[in-house]
Amino acid sequence: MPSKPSPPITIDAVYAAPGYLFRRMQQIAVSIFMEECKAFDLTPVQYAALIAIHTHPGIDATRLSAVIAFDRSTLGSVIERLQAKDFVERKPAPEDKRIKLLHLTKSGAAILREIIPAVERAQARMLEPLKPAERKALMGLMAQLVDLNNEASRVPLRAEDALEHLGKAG
Amino acid sequence: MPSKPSPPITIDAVYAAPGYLFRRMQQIAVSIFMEECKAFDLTPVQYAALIAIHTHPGIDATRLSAVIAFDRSTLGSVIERLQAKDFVERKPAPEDKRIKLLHLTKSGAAILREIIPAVERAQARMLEPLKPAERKALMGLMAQLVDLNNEASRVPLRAEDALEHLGKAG
DNA sequence: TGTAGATTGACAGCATACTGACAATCTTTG
DNA sequence: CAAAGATTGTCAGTATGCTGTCAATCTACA
Repeated sequence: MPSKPSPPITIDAVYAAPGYLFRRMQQIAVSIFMEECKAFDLTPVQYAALIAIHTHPGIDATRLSAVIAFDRSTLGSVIERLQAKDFVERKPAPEDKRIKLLHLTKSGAAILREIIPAVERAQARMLEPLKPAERKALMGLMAQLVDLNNEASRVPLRAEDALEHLGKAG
Repeated sequence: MPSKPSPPITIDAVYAAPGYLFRRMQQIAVSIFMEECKAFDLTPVQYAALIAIHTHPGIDATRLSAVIAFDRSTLGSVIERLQAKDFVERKPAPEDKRIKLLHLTKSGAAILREIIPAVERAQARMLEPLKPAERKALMGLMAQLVDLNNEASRVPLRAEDALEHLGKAG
């Protein structure tokens, strides 16, 4: 019996592949974000870091990397840049000399409040070409897929587990 | 009448946002690709470039950047690395001294044939957590969204337009 | 208690991604 | 034909994103 035919080696196969569509959409999403938020000079990652620090004041860098699913190595330089802009401050933890605790500065909290509407606009624009029902369906499937694939990429801790030490409500 | 309530400033809002889900899924997709293809030492972008050059032999760098939706500036170094591995060669175009034409070497064509099964496995793994009908729905929505958002990110030419000068069948 | 192992932040090194600029070259137009 | 404008590849600069390593420090166990 004949073996399964091997797929053709053409760029068209790439265009329909999940990996290509995810890369392209990420590219588009960043582009839209930067456009809507250009007045604030904040990247998507810097924004995520600010939000996470706002939600969990006094978090350390390792836990922050888990919370926003961001590489621990790169996070150092991200925090450095946020520190240089005076949006974040790093204080050594008294009970553990290795750890540096992260807090928003007044400026950091302020810019966060100001940028939110622009971010909302950006998020809406990404899905705008779809019909409302399709947006809902896509977001549902993406949330499901990301959750079920969570182990696939190197994130040391799940967000919830990372926060067990912080006495937080909700 | 009351104004629309402003959204809460918490990290949970980020987790449900399109931008976060796209970034996270891209992260996961690259991770799966690298895992399945680690024997070949090729990145997703390098793979896309090889496929595109295979489909369009003699393409130049600017058109290649349009075909794989990849930044023109970065593409130079990508090609350099492919050249260093002896997968691609660059020849000056006789009728236009600015242009360098791209071709696969024998090694390049060979590794492309060999890596295809691994790439297929990677692509399948990305969607594996979903049910078949859900995979189809997600890919349909993603293809639609990427297509309709195509103008949103800086890709100088649409792929089809970029290829008008190449006498190609199909 | 003392030491093996784990954790933390920092760093080196590589590979995307993007903006903006530039000289060399080609094309268009007066 | 000459000048204006467009195109091409390249570079500098910034910001992710990843692997791997390291010293300082903390924890757990013998």
